[in-house]
Amino acid sequence: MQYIQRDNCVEIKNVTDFDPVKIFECGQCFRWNADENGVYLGVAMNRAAKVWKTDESVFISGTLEDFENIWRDYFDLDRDYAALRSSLNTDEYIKKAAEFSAGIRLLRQDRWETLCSFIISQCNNIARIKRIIEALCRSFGEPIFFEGKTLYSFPDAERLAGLCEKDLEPIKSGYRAKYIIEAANSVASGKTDLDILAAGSYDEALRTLKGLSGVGDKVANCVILFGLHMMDAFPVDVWIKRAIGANYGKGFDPKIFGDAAGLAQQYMFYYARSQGKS
DNA sequence: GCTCAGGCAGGCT
DNA sequence: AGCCTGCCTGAG
Repeated sequence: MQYIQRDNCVEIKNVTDFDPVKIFECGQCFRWNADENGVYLGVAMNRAAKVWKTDESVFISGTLEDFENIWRDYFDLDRDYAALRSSLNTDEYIKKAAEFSAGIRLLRQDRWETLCSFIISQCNNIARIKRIIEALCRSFGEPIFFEGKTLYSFPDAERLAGLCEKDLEPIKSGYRAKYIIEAANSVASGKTDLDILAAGSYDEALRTLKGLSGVGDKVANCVILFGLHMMDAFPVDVWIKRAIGANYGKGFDPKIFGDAAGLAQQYMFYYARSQGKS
């Protein structure tokens, strides 16, 4: 990978496995949206940015400093996804899913944002998940002025701690409101320390996260994979359940995918959903 | 009206 | 362990 400063953006050359559409639409994040030209605008890590791709390069708006301090890590640019992808060749289905989904990377997202977002995701469709999260940010986040628009950061746990369910009524998160507040209280007080969990073991993280109400196996594994960035987490939702049923059967164990199990899950999810939606 | 959408908790067997 | 039901809200 090489990168150079351009006008108001950084150009990344020679980057493999970076497809903005797949990265942002594979279900791991909720705050990036494409305009009519396929340019993605999003807010992450308290910053707004645009991301787009040409045949040659990937472009990320902003300064070289932001690229090196924020986006390089956020987009996990120092990991060789092409190598991981080609290691997923143990059966025909995962080979096909990996090939179809080439270009996905697992974002290194803010831990609290990931926990809160996936609590909201439960039993909800993606459009509504996004709507609720935007309303949450608009109501409680900090404004970010970007190219004439006002965007909002994701509110930190301290900001939401101490709220009551009524305070969250405007965002229409329904019965999830009490889960959001409980999680915010737990994180803000330090009772749940996501940084410590990230440095510890998968089992410890799973046990601790599931101790929060509104966090079960699926949400906890999403947080571990997308927020704590442990690649062996393997969230099982309805799509993955269907894919497993159709291709592996009852004794399925994600360990067959080795260290790249979490990436395999994203490939399967993206592939299964693209088949199912059409 | 009805069912379903990227689950979870609580209560049951 | 596994099965059931209710849960906020909105789209089809």
